[in-house]
Amino acid sequence: MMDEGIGRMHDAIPSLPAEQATLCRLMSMVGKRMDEGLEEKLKPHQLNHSEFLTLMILHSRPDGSSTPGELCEFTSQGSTNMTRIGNALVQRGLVSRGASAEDRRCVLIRITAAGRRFVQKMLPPMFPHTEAMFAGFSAAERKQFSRLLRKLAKNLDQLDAEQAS
Amino acid sequence: MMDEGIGRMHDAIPSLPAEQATLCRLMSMVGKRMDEGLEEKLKPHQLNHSEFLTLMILHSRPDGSSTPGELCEFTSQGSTNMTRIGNALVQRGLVSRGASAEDRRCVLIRITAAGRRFVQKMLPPMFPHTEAMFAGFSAAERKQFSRLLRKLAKNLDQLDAEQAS
DNA sequence: AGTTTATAATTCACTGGTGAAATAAATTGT
DNA sequence: ACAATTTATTTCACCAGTGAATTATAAACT
Repeated sequence: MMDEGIGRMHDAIPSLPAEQATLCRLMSMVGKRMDEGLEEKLKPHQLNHSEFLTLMILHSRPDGSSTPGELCEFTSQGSTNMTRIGNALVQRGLVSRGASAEDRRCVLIRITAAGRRFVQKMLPPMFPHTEAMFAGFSAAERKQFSRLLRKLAKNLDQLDAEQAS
Repeated sequence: MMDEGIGRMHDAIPSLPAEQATLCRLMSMVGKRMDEGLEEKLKPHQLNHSEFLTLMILHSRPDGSSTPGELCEFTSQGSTNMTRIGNALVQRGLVSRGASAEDRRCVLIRITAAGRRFVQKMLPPMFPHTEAMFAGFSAAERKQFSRLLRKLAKNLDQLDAEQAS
C-alpha cells in the first residue's frame, strides 16, 4: 500500500529517493505503533508514556533522584512538560519534590519507596508483551537491528549538529 | 546512557528483557527524532506532519482524490483530526471538498492543480536531507533494515489482532 | 561590592490530536 | 414500505506537549 503510493510518487517525481522515503515512513509508522502499544499497557496504571519514562529513569538512578533539567534531557521533553509530569507523579506520591541544597535554583525530584514498589509491581506483567514484539527475531537479527538503529541515530545527531551551526 | 539505565533496571529486576527493552527505546527515540526532523523541514511551508502526509497520499492517488474515511486509514489518524486537516488544506486551496455522487454520506477530497504544483515545488528540496539520514548505509543494510522493520510491524499487527479478539 | 549575564523552574496561551456524542445517509430485516 | 442497524462525517470537550514570558538564583565582569 505504502510502497505503491511511494512508487507512484516516484513516477511523478523521478528524483525522489524512494528507498529512503520508504524507510522514513516505516520508522515513523512502526515507532508510533510501538508507542501506542506501550501506552495501552500503561493505561490501566494511569500513566502516560513520558510519566512512565520519567519514573523509570528515576528508578534506575543509583540514588533515585534527579532534577527537572536532567530529566528533560534524558526524556527529550521540554521543561514545561516536565513540570506537569512532576506535578502528576508527586500528586500520586510516587516521587517527592524538594529544594536542592547545592544550587537553590534547582529542584530535586526523588522516587519514593511507594514509587519503587509501584514500579516493581507494574513492570513484570509488561515483559511478555515486550518479548512478543520481537518474536521470531534471532539474536543476530536483534543485534543487527540495534546496530542499524544506532547508526541512523548517529546520522540524525550529525544532521542536527550541522543545522545548529 | 540509556544502556546503563536499562542495565541498572535489569540488576534491580532480573526478569527484565533488557535487549528487547533497549530496542523499544531505540525505536521510539529514533522514530521521534526522524519525525522532528521532518516537521522542521515542513515548518517553512506551514504544514505539519499529518497535513503533509495527507497531501502526499492524495497526490499519489491515480485520480488525486479520496474520502476522509480512507485518508484516516492511510494516515492512521482519527476522523476528528482528518476533519481539521481537511479544513486546513481546503483553506489554503491545496485540496477541494465536495459531496460524493455514489454515497451521499461521504465527502470527496481532491487535490487541486495548485496543490499539485505546491507538492512539486516543496518536495525536491527535502531529498538531500532524506538521503543524508541514511548516509553510510549500504544497499544491503537498507534492505535489511526494511526487512527488520516490516517484521516488527507484522508482530505488532499480530499482537493487536490478538488483543482485539 | 554591584551590575550584567546565564541558568532553572514555572506559568500562560496555544497547537495537535483523541474520545464521546450528534447528525445524516445508506443498508438490512420484516 | 418502514423501522432498526450500520457507516461516514462533523462538533464539542478534553489531554499532552510546545514556545514565550516570568521569577529566582548563581556565576562572571569591572
